Amino acid sequence: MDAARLDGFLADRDAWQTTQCSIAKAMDTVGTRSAMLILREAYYGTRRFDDFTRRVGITEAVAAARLRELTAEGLFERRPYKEPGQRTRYEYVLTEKGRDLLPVVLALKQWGDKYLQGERGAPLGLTDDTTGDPVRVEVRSAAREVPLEELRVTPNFTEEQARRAMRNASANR
Amino acid sequence: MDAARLDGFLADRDAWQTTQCSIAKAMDTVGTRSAMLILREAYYGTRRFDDFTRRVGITEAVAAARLRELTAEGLFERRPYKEPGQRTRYEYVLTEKGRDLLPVVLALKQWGDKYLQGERGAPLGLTDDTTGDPVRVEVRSAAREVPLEELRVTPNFTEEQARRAMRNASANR
DNA sequence: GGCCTGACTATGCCGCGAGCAAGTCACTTA
DNA sequence: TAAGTGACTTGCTCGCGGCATAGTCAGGCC
Repeated sequence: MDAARLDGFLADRDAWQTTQCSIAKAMDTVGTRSAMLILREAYYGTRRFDDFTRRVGITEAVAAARLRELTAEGLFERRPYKEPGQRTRYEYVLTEKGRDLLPVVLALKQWGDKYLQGERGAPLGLTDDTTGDPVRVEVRSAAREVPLEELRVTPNFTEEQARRAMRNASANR
Repeated sequence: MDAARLDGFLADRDAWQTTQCSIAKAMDTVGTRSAMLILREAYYGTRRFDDFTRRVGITEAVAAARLRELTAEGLFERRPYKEPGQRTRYEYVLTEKGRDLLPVVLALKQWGDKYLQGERGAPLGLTDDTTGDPVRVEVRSAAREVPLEELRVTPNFTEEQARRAMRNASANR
């Protein structure tokens, strides 16, 4: 089987359902194109409103909405700053929560580079600035990169909780 | 600065624009909630139409549309199979292109586990089935995990190409 | 006092993702 | 031959992401 290995009662895929799936929750909070691209810009060092709109190539309305949401969610911090001879303005600075999405964004880039650029190849390369080595996003344990087939999925909940969740899910229909 | 380091002419963020951004392209192809969750199910071993709809918790219409798109994009292969006493049916099997999205999906899971589950914590854990060690998604070079601040971004195109792309982009307005 | 600029907000529109409900179609089984 | 089943399709509505255009608002500059 070309898939992960499911531990214990997880193996019976009809006996449980992920009602609290982190992937679904994550997609609900940052699953839009504009959110990902705003994060990309932030990783490149962008902090100001109109730099985001211009460099991402979205309208001001969309940038304002997205920055408001991402700030409310705690991925950005709205911080006042003042340049001499300018009035106080606000910049959007990445928090740890925002910075922690880096693997997601770079994994998307890595996949797009490989499959969606045709002959052209990746427009931008990434290297470790300290060692000069190329940088990749990897699914790995301490010792090595782990292929899908050797990935074990274990529950952090009991079979009983899973059954209860199933019943609730079907009751909600 | 709390950001990646931009190489050479990339440092002037107003002198270039990513018209071919892999992240944007990737979001355009697999940037929906349902696509990510269908991939999650595929990683858990699901292959059949109604298993996808039931386990992801989406309608048949959405499942059909998404599987059609993902198959057209080459993330799934539609393969006939026949169980004894059943007519021929089709199953959706991950291709390499589909499997290569694993880092994206697991990076989303990792982030959601950390920030969106509250007290509860991650519903599912991941381990290396061969060594038993915990599994994480990392941005890394050969020797080590690379933090954002030590990530160097280099162009795979010339400054002249960047300028031309900029002119085209502004001309299109 | 009027102009400019950066940072938004407001309004109107379109298209798509998603849900619900019902229908279709090719078989298999009783 | 009729009923059942798995795998879809069709038709509808809703809501949201995104674009475009226009307006607002605070403060510095001349």
